[in-house]
Amino acid sequence: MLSITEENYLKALFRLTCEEVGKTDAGTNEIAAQLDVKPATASDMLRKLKEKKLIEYEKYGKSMLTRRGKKMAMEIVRKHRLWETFLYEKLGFTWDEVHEVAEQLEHIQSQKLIERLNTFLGNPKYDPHGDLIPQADGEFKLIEKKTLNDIAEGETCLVVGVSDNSAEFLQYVDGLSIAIHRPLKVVSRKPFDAILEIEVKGKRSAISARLADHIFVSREVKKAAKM
Amino acid sequence: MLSITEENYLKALFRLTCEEVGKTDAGTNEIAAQLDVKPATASDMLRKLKEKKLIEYEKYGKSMLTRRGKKMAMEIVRKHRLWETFLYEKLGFTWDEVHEVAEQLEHIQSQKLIERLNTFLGNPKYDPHGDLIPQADGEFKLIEKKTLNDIAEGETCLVVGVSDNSAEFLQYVDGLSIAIHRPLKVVSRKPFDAILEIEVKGKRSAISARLADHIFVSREVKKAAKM
DNA sequence: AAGTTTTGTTAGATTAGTCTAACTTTAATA
DNA sequence: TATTAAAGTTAGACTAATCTAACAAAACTT
Ligand SMILES: [Mn+2]
Ligand SMILES: [Mn+2]
Ligand SMILES: [Mn+2]
Ligand SMILES: [Mn+2]
Repeated sequence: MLSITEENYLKALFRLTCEEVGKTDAGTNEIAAQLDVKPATASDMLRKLKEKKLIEYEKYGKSMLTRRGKKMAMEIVRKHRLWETFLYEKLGFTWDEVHEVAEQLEHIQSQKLIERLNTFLGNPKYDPHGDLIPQADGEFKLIEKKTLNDIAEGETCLVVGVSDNSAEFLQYVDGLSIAIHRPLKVVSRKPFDAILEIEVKGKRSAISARLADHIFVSREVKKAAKM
Repeated sequence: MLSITEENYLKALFRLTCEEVGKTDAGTNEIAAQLDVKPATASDMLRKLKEKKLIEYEKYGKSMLTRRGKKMAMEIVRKHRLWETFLYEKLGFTWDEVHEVAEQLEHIQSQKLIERLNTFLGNPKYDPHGDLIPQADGEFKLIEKKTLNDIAEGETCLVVGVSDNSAEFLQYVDGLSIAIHRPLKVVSRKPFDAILEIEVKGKRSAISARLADHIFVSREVKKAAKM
């Protein structure tokens, strides 16, 4: 069984490669930064994970997950996102509060627990941030997401996620009434100033193009769900 | 903040003293046995916990929790038992399955999580083994429990707990239809052979006095709960 | 191509938690 | 009381995970 630390390295590598479009491997410094450790520390661990055949890695080279490593990484991400969903749906945590606690819960070892939790939550497809939850069979397809900057003036789209999960960011967009699965209209654009005027739940706000780039949307507005 | 290991030492000491009638302190070997480590290891940690003012301890002496140590130990026990209740009530785990997973979950650090979980479970008083759940304010009174051996022939009592939480024991008593909050009748006793004949849910079985000693009961059968 | 910057590794030290083996103190017993 | 047994501690070693400092390789830049 893997240590919590080893699990965190696999997860970091998963996020840096499998969840990043057009990226198949990651460098040592990058991995170290993701985990908030020094490159020397990561270098050591990468050698160890290669021994365990969880990653492919050669001295001075880039790292990538093996099939086995990817499977294990995905299980951790699955647990993380199922717990986030639990905290949000069942315990009334807010968008920005779930991640920190899920970082701990994702390391609980019990196959049965995670299967039961999944059933209890009704086999959810997405977590509260709109991120896809990997399925038990290892099914996981990365959807390339459009950002708010891809939406034309006057169009209405649906918020499906964000690329910044910091509490500050989440609280800020919350203040603009932006939330997952909520329609959002791009009222106007000021290209010269790189500012968008948006409308959510009848409330108008101005946001920068930089911020808009962190908001993932789908073009079609979903029909209202049946009762 | 305490490490998981430190938390486990506090919990072990709590179980050996505060939850054991007529016992106010515990020896180093005893504590080591409870945690499945060598006495040398425990000895080291006890010195460390004394430094942190979590226990009272002098070289070659017995250990006991300080007020602060007891408060922290109780919080861990509270978390353990709330998680056991969650697994049992919400995820359909069986009596004997909950403990192992709760040993992990009890170390998750989040005040908010445990408060919300408590509310979600309806502020339960007892865990699935019939053990009292310490309350958030530190309220916890040890109830001296009667065992099945205290019940006279022909009397019916209510099962309220067990003193052996091993999976083997729990599965065995499960097979006799014995469960928490279920009425149990002592049909007859064979004092010479130290065997009791009991009846639960219309099913008769014979059990040894040794086993009966591990089954806690209350004398009065509770009235059927209202719908 | 040479020099410089960035990236990555190695060596050596540190901390927490564990062990074994040897030793010391306290308790029990003859 | 003297001896033995049980309980507890100390010393020294080990592992995992981290760091800093020094070094090496690879990648840019001029
Ligand atoms: Mn998260
Ligand atoms: Mn998420
Ligand atoms: Mn338990
Ligand atoms: Mn219990």
